[in-house]
Amino acid sequence: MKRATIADIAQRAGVSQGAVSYALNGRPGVSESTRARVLAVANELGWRPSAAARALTGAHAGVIGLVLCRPPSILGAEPFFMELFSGIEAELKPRSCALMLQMADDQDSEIEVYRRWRAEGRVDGVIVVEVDVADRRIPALEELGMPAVVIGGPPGTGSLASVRSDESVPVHETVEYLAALGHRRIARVAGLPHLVHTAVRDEAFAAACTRLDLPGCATLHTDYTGEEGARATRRLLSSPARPTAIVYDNDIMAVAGLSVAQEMRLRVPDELSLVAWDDSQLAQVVRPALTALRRDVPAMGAAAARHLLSLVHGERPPDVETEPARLTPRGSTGPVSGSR
Amino acid sequence: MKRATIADIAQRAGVSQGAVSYALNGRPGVSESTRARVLAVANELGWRPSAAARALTGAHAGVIGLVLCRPPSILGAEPFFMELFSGIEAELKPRSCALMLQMADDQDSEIEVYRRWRAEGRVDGVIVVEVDVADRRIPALEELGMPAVVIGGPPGTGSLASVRSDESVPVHETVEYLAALGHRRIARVAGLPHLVHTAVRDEAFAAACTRLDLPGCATLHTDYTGEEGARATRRLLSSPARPTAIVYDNDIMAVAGLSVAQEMRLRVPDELSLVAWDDSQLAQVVRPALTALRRDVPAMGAAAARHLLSLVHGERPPDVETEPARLTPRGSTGPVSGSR
DNA sequence: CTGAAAGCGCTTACAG
DNA sequence: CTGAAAGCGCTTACAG
Repeated sequence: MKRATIADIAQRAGVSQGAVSYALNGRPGVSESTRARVLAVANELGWRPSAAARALTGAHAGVIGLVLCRPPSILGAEPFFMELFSGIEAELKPRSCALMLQMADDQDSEIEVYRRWRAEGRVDGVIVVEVDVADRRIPALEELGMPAVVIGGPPGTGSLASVRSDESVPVHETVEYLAALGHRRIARVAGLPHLVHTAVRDEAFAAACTRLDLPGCATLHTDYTGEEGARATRRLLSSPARPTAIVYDNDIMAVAGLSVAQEMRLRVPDELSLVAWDDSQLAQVVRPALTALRRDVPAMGAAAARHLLSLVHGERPPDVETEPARLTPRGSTGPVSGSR
Repeated sequence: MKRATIADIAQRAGVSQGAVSYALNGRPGVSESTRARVLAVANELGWRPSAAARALTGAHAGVIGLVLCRPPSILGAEPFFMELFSGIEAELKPRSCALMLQMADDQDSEIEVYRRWRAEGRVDGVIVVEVDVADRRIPALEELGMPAVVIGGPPGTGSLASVRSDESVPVHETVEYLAALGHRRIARVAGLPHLVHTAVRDEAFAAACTRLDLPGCATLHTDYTGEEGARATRRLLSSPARPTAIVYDNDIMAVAGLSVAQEMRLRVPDELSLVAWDDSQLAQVVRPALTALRRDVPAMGAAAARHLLSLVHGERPPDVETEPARLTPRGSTGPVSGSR
């Protein structure tokens, strides 16, 4: 069965195509009785606007894009992205807007995707994740004039809109909490060093340690895999003045750290306290359950989507700041024991 | 700067629009010299076909859709979906086809999404995941005449194309392996009972246990969360004739099971062997590392995308069967110890 | 081999 | 308040 078009409706309702268009779009220019009739016919015919025709007449595509630029094994290991999608989706769906997803191998191919999307008119705007300290995507998007909102930053977001949460507050909160438990040597197993949020956390961590006069605070960088998390943990725990607490930049590394501690026969939390950034099922399911820095990731996605939609409609709302991550203590952290 | 159109190219190259279209699409009807000139101009102008215009002229939308219908917390906990995306993407990208993603709360709203996509001409076809034993989506898609390939099944896929891997082979392989290690009481902590692949595994598990004359084989169903995985494990391990081996339907439940074993002071693998379905970073990072049933999920995604693209282009290739999951033994399984 | 024209389904001034 | 027409950027027969 052929799709119903506006022409079918016009014929059936006995009015012109133009009138149908006005009626369907809630514009003035048709009488209420005509509008009602048109709507009834459209409904009866199961009419839906052709996305292509709408887009072609200069209206919006009704699609926003998101490019992911990390190896799939890492994307899959972190619940972050899926939760972000769900938040974005929740905002898009009631406006019958769709999410277009693409994967890229590096920044250049990601930029290429943006160019293509722009030129083909495929998306109305994009949400950018994982800002780099020297991010080439930002100037590229500025040049393209593509509506975009960046999750994370500033710094590093240039003139683009951003949705972010303060990453330094939770770092200070965590270090203070651990210091209050008596920890003096706290280490951080961080993510990729070239990401802005890693840099922000690194800096906050160093500042907090200095402020609280904790000298032996080390930061080790990894690629977010459990494997590197384990290796970093092993290295830290093998050092002469080993830390009594470790803060991880994701949950899988924290679980890897927990396993290493067991391997090395260190009791958690008696001999070693562990904190994971971003809470998850995983953090809660291991024993002891992991003290975690909990964020409302879907809310971040929703805020980004809402913001982007405003941009697309010509508004320029102020940048959004979401709630900072909140420390959620569980069994993996405790006071420093006398041992050692 | 305005986007270049075919008219711009025609003018600049001094030929008609039609000629430009033929040249650009590699159709006969233009001389080689004209074609070369047109391509050069198009390239110079940075021309890209308007997705909307193409779609409107009856060509394909160049988009395939995928609807996810599970709570985001569960989607995020399993690497499966992200790995599937990456496989799909890898296949789509070279054909400049895009992936449209949508989340739905239940089957009815998922069907509604398909209807809308169809009516709006947004996608050329869809990939369907997680087939239910009484799946309303299948007849709905059949009725819509929408090109679709189902991942999983048959049974349950109706007249739709499918990409599947034999789920019973790995079940038998696992049970045989455990039996060879001396296990007589093997339990299974399964996923949602209404999913076809759960049913297939259930049946294969029961058959394998019967075949090998293992009487005490129980299957407990869960919602795939770590929490329910833990609860099921606790229940199994508290029963008078507790199992000496448990097979889990995902990695997060297996990790939860491992934690419960620790909680209950059962040594793994000496007193309890654990197997996880679907290998992952997580399975490898815990201690002992989990024996896992490993599948090439990106390959499944790629196969599904390739198959769907053929369908969209009017072919009707035979259903694809991917490699069955392969048992990958690690530290979490071992011979039954004398104790108990 | 090439040019002129119609058409895809919609929107939007422009007359009546 | 309504109808007839042009146009969005392409593709595709149809004449030359």
